[in-house]
Amino acid sequence: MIDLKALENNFDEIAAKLQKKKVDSALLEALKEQALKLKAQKAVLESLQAEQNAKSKLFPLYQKEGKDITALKKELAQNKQNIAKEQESLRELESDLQKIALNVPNIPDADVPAGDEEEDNVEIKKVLDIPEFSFPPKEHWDFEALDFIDFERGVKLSKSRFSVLKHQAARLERALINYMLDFNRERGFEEVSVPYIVNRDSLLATGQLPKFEDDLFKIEGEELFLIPTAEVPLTNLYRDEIVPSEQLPIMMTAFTACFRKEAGSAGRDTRGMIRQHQFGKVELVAITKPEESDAIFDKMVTCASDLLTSLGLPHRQVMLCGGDLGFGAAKTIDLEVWLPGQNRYREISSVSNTRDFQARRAQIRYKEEKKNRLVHTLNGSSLAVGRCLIAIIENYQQADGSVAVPQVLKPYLQ
RNA sequence: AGAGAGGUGGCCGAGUGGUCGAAGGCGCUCGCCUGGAACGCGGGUAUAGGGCAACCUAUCGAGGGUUCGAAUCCCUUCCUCUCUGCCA
Repeated sequence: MIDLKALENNFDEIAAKLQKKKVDSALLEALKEQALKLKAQKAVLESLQAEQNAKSKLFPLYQKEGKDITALKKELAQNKQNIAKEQESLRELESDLQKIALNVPNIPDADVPAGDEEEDNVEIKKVLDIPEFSFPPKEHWDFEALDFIDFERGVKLSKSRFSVLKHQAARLERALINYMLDFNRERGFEEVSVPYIVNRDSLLATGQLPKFEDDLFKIEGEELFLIPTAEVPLTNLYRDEIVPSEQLPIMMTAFTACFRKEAGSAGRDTRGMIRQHQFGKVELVAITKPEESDAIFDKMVTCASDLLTSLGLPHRQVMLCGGDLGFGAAKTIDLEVWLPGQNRYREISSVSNTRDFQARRAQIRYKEEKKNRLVHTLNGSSLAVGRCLIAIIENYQQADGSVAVPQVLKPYLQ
């Protein structure tokens, strides 16, 4: 959630910044109006409550002195009705405000490039050269002889966009997960194992709800959802907590399966396992003091990029433009891995700084100078495991149709 | 899943309708004491919002209700513990 007090005080500045994310300033105007109305309404209610409280305290005194209390009682019964009425309108104002506020995206950083779509993203750097092949490289689904991926049976078990890994691919996936977790742990990210099912509050806190419920798998009959990313459980570990400042920064890594309905992606990447309803991902999450979140952000980007480099996978770093930025992100750098079969770079990791956007929703704070301040939260895929597997298959394919194994994974495949 | 017990401040724990935001203790912290420390003594020690401030409002798991007034009574719900059942 954006800071409503800041919106009140620096309206023009915030409205201008949110232009990058295509947020209508009329909506922001309405939000500000609503916030002011709410404040005024609160003042009205509170003075009535103050009166009620003060006069209620007279009863014991009256009774002690043997005074008549019927008139006072009547007056307060009346006042009570007024309070109920004002409370009702306050509640309405509050829920209206929430409805707007929870749907306003985070404010992009100053250095986020302007632009509406993917083409406007800015390449920061390329790492490793694109490999040359002496033969036309195949796409990852063209390795029938090796029987790596069974798309048909995945569909039989579940539905489209599900698949089954077999033989060396299944082992490679597990090797990758272990390798990634070890890699991250060596760089200071502590390994955590978290639930794959979370409640509404958790998804509200990280920003997937209320806006993106259509993208989530919901457990029927319960207010529970399958996680779309480990960012949700990891960040929510500290929801409604005041973290001792000496514990900061908290840096975590976890492997989880992720579940997404891909509601808006009909027809895209229907072939292969680029876009699945279920995929494995090793995630990085950091909780930091505001002043150190930029440094941690760089660290996370470097960690993910170095991981790809260590696997010998050519990739590039791309700074997302305002229009392509996610709902909760102030700034995002995507890592795109080279897929020879597709002859293009594809997203394999995404590192975001949400600043205090999630922290405000989640009420994650730390104590400084006796005051509680909101932390910054950051998240990033260490790597999407499925896409990484694809990248290895395509980049390490040999002329004879076999696939080599990256050197660093060999110890994990013994 | 069934039966019972319970959820109070950083922690322990008192409080069953009226100056209770909450006794007491522990912890922490400031001051005194000391060469320094322990002990001892005195003070402070939740969060959010509003107000220049005095101060006001809300919060005793959450939500609703009764009442002039609720931590205390009623309802709903979540969670924890114990026993029984089931289960990887």
